[in-house]
Amino acid sequence: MSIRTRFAPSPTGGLHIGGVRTALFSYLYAKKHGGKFILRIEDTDQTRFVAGAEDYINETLTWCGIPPDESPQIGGQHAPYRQSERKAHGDYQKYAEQLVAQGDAYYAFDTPEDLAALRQQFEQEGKKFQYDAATRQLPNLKNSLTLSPQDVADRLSCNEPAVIRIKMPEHGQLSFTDLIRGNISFDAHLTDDKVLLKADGMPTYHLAVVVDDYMMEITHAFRGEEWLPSAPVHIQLYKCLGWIDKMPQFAHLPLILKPDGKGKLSKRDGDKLGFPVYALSWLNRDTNTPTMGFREQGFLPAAVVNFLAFLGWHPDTEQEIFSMEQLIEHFDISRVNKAGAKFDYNKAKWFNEQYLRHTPNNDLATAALQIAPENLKNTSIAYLSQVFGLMKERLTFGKDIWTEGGYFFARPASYDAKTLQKKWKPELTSWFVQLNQLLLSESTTDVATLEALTKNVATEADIKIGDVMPLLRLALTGSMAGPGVFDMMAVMGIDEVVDRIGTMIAQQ
RNA sequence: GCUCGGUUAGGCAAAUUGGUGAAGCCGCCACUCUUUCAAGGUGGAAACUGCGAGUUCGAACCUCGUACCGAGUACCA
Repeated sequence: MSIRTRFAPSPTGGLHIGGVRTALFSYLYAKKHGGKFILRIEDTDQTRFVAGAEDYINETLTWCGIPPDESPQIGGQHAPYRQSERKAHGDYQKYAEQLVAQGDAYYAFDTPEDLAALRQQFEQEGKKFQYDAATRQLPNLKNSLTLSPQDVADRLSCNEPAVIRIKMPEHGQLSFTDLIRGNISFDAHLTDDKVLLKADGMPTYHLAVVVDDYMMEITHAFRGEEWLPSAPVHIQLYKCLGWIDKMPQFAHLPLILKPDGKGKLSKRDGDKLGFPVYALSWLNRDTNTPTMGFREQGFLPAAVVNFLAFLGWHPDTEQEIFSMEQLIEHFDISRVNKAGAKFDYNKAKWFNEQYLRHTPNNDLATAALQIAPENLKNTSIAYLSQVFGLMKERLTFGKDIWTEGGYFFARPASYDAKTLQKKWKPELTSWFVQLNQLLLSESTTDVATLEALTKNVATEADIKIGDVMPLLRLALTGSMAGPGVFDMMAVMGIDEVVDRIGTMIAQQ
């Protein structure tokens, strides 16, 4: 049987990095085994639906380089790929009613208000209300177990709002083998009678995943650890529907934790601590608040993927840098960790630095030019590429070129006072003038030649090169940081260099 | 509260079925390269494997207990 995995996000807003990691692992597993990776949109909650979120999800997958083989856009043999569309086909309704007919589920007419009141009442008595085997027969609950058949029929025929709840077994265990955690079992009567079909006719996640995974012939289901507690509901569903043989193998992925390790990483943590949590930036139209994404922060997609792959997974070698092809080759679900992984933004940046250094200068230049400051939009690709050649080893993000390498695009506004005070002597003025003349007459951009030439002038004037190099650097950049002086001279060009030197000595 | 999951240095984590001084990477410190800053190279500090028992010739790996952290406990996913 061929492997089929799926990523099934809800179109409710920006895509959390944890979701992307789930998608990545699903993709890697499918590709490693020559299978298919499917995108399914779980849009069953109409109250949380957000326009544009589905496009955003597609854009995210594309950017990350984990394209689905089947999706709402691409289509496939197992359409529809949106749950709202399958709902329109009546599939969920059909199976939910089948379960009621079999006695594995029942109608419940309790309104959300009824239940809220009941919960409050229980709470006052120091107890916790749960709709389950122990409570579903309570006389104050209105469901097809407590009401007479006639009453139920009447209520249904006048379209009284009703949900369908699963009837969890009163005895026994529900267990399964998780690909990552091994055997896990639950006391069936302890989990509640989850709603399967909502009053609006939409399925809840529980019914929808089971029906969809079955109909789409999903063989392996990867999801976050937060789903573990509801696994018994799904197992029970597979059993009652007679699909237990087709139940996918589950792998509950470890959570991605806040940097302090207390709790799931949330968008708010990113806002607070200053790092992205979404893959791509997202604009919340209701509140008009934008949230920064990894892409906009300047991350290379390959770096994000590599970083994510290591959040919870580790190869059996010491290799850290993996291309997508290598990840597919080496990924092994049995090597996924059980414990939650704390989000380490420093490590994310380190990955980006590694990838940045291996990206061709020309590509970096092209990308950087698109986000160039207004006054530098006309910078030539050729020049920018050369600048990257000197600068990329000291940058974290490509966009930093405009700030970190600012002196390549504008003359220094000031000179580091400390160095100036220590190194500048009035009698050096004539030496610099002489250097400038020589540079102009030679007009070379060969690094070795520039170096030899400069050192010669110094030797002839009986000046130690170390006394004059810092000043030369200052003239070019204004500060004591940056690439090699002669490398910079070569890139900036003789005329520019001579001008900068002239400007500096004129000010002393 | 209840159910389920987790617990190896500051972070990520390795140690295939119990067997050498508990890998490696990020971060940190130092040295080295360099006329600068990074990068690179070298070295270092840092874990009595949550804690306590037990089984064993031998346990990070097995058993029991205990502590702590997390997730879930919705007509949300």
